[in-house]
Amino acid sequence: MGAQPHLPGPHSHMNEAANVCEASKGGKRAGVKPSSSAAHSSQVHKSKRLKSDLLEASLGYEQTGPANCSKYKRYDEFKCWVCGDQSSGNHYGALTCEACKLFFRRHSSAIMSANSSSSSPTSSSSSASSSSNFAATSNISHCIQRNCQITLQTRSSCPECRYRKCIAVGMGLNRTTFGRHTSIQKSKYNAKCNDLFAEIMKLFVGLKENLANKLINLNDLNLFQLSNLVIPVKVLANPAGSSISSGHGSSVNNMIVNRHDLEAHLFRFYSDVVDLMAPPKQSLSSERVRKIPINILITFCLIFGYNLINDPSDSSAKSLAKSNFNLSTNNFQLKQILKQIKQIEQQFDTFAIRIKIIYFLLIMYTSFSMCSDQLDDYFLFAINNDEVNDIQRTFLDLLNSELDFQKNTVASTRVSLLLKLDQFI
Amino acid sequence: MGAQPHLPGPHSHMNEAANVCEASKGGKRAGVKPSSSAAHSSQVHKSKRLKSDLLEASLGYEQTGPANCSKYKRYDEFKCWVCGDQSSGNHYGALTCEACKLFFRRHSSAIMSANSSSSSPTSSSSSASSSSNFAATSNISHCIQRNCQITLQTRSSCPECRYRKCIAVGMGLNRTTFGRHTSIQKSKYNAKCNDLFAEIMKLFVGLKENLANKLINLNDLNLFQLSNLVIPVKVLANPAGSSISSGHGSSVNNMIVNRHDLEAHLFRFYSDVVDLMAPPKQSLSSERVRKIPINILITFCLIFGYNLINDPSDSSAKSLAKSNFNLSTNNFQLKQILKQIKQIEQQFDTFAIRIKIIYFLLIMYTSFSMCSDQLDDYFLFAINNDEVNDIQRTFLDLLNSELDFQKNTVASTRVSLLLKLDQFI
DNA sequence: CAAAAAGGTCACAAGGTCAC
DNA sequence: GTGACCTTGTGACCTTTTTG
Ligand SMILES: [Zn+2]
Ligand SMILES: [Zn+2]
Ligand SMILES: [Zn+2]
Ligand SMILES: [Zn+2]
Repeated sequence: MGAQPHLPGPHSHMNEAANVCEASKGGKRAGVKPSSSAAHSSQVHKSKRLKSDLLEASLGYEQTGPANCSKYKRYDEFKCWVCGDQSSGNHYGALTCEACKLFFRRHSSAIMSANSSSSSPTSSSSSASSSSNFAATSNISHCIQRNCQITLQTRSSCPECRYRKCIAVGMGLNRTTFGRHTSIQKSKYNAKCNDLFAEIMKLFVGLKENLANKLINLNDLNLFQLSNLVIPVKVLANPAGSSISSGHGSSVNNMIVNRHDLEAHLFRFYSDVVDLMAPPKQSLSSERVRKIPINILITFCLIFGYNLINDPSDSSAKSLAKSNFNLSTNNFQLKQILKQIKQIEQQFDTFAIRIKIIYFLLIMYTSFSMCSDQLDDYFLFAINNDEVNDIQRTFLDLLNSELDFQKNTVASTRVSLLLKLDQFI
Repeated sequence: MGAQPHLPGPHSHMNEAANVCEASKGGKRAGVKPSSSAAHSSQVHKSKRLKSDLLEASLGYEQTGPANCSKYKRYDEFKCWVCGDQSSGNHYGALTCEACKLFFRRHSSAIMSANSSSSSPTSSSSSASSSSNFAATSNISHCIQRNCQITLQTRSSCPECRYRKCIAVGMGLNRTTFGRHTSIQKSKYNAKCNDLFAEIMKLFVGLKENLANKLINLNDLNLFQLSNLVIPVKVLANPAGSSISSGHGSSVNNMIVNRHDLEAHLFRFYSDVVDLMAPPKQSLSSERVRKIPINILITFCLIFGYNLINDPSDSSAKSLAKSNFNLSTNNFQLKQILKQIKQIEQQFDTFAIRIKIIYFLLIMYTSFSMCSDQLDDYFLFAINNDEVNDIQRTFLDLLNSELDFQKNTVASTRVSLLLKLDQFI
């Protein structure tokens, strides 16, 4: 089964492996253009021209093809969202390699059978429980730090963290797809989008795991510190901290994070997004000040279920009480955001994390585009209700297209979502 | 960021939801494209680009109206009767998507070849047998619960139930049609369907009013007549007539109707439906005998809450005791039907009459498609439990889509239902 | 011819296998 | 338990046939 005997003629069975590999590769350089236009011109005919054209085009620049282009590592530009290896396609709702595909199937079915046998009615949402009791239901050793980096080399060392990452990137046994892709999925430049998206995903997953070490216990706060809790206590009109955790399900819990810690952990991602979104001329001077606009922080906490506290030990005058960030006027917006988040979590199971990220990006981007001239302002944006409506309409479009994705076999929505992100580049 | 300015126009800016539709079929019909291509020439700028693009995209999606996503998903308002996807036309006698079309062809031919090889002379009609021994003749794993819901997501998970649903909606390799449709029929499609439905509604309403004059009081029956009560007395295992009215709420009351009267009132509607459903060649010779198959009558009485009594004055030998209609073997089916009726009345309030009509039509249709060669038989069909399950599953799908209809604005379900009727014209 | 459906093709993923 | 490779079902798109 020699992989590279590139004679134009006898390619009866090799064509799938070969041309998928270089089709995705060919998009980078300009060599793909004449072939496609030629195919278009000759499209008027109805004989077998198309097939031969495709073969010719694929063979035209194949010879530079890397030797690692195996039949099962087709998408050399698409990395596995779990381990970063070359992915072999869309498996269970995520671009993964063959190894992670099989890993997820094995352990998902093992967990499902274990859950069904010990059918405890107290189990909460399926994904969360399956993710949480992974070590309990399977016979894998329990991970202690629970935030192992999953790479190509380390993916076999901690199955629990690997499985949790599979869940985090949205894999699910019911998210299977079948059959050939639609033509948009083959468009070459969604590869870049996938990379971008995977990058953002990685940032967020790591961010959330890192933040877990910095959480503050609610009971450790004194009254003065409680008065500095920014969200969601005041927004939700829960003056006492006792009933915070009962507020909004999994979204709003009593994970309290110091503002300084949050800024430190979020800043890398923040500056990356700013670099993506803002024009280079007004790009954030990254090293000047490691501060993040307060409304960005608030939005982040709202979306991802943290409670933000202004660091009491911070002696700077940046206390929220003295700031010009008017919480009351933004109350409506924040409530709207919370409403959207609830809707997300009802409709999407493990996929909610991705939606949240997209939502957050949308809000960030909109804030930048709204007030791009005030980029240096510490309080970045104060959008009005019309603009909130714009965000929500956009976001609802995204929701609908995600629903379409969930019920369709094709990953078209992901492509469109990523295309949407790709505009910022 | 320069990914967009590709010269082959149509890909440039409609990269969100809209291009899911047109990117695949860029060259199909050039009529709708110019508007979009003209719009995004100024799109190179970056400020506010996201917002305007999103708005454009969302608006442009509606303005093209029924411009469909793909050439092969033409009928966006017509769903696949099997899986609910967008259908691509009439395939093998049912509106199906491309996937279900091919699925049915593959498995039908596989089953037929398997049947021909093991030519068992006991096989009755082709469709019924192929439905029953699907798992036996093909190498697909046998389904255990045999009533899987076939949706877009689940259609690939249980081939057996999918195939049985294909049979249930009336698909058949011998039901092929060719050639273009007449423009008159195409233009009048929806109108005719709506008219047809309204006509059926009128028929049913008048029927119920007319029957009210012919009702027999339960107390007026003597013991011999009571023994001729067909349903639901025997079915519900209520040997005495005293507790009939307490049976099933409003559905089963003590409205007792003579069989002759029921036939007289129902025959007009019955022959209309038969003319719709049966091919014209074997259409019922309407004037020969004004009789309706007993199981059709029973089903009608079950659904609409009548008690059927064989006319004691009728001296013909059509007594149920002498007939070959085995009530005990049909007991399960009738109970199932009653269960469905209860469910209908719980879920739908004033809407129940429409649902009941649809259900009745479905059962009638299924009976005809199952045993079309026995159309002249007085006892039309004797469906087995599998086929009852098929009917119920189909009906549950219809219920769900009716729920969608109730909360959505589009009349998609009505259209698809009426298309189902319209295909027999 | 155009339109519509039947039939064909082959990319794609799910699941299995078998060395390790 | 892991993962490279394979088999098989599936489906988007394409081609051919049939009919108005
Ligand atoms: Zn991987
Ligand atoms: Zn770990
Ligand atoms: Zn279908
Ligand atoms: Zn099944």
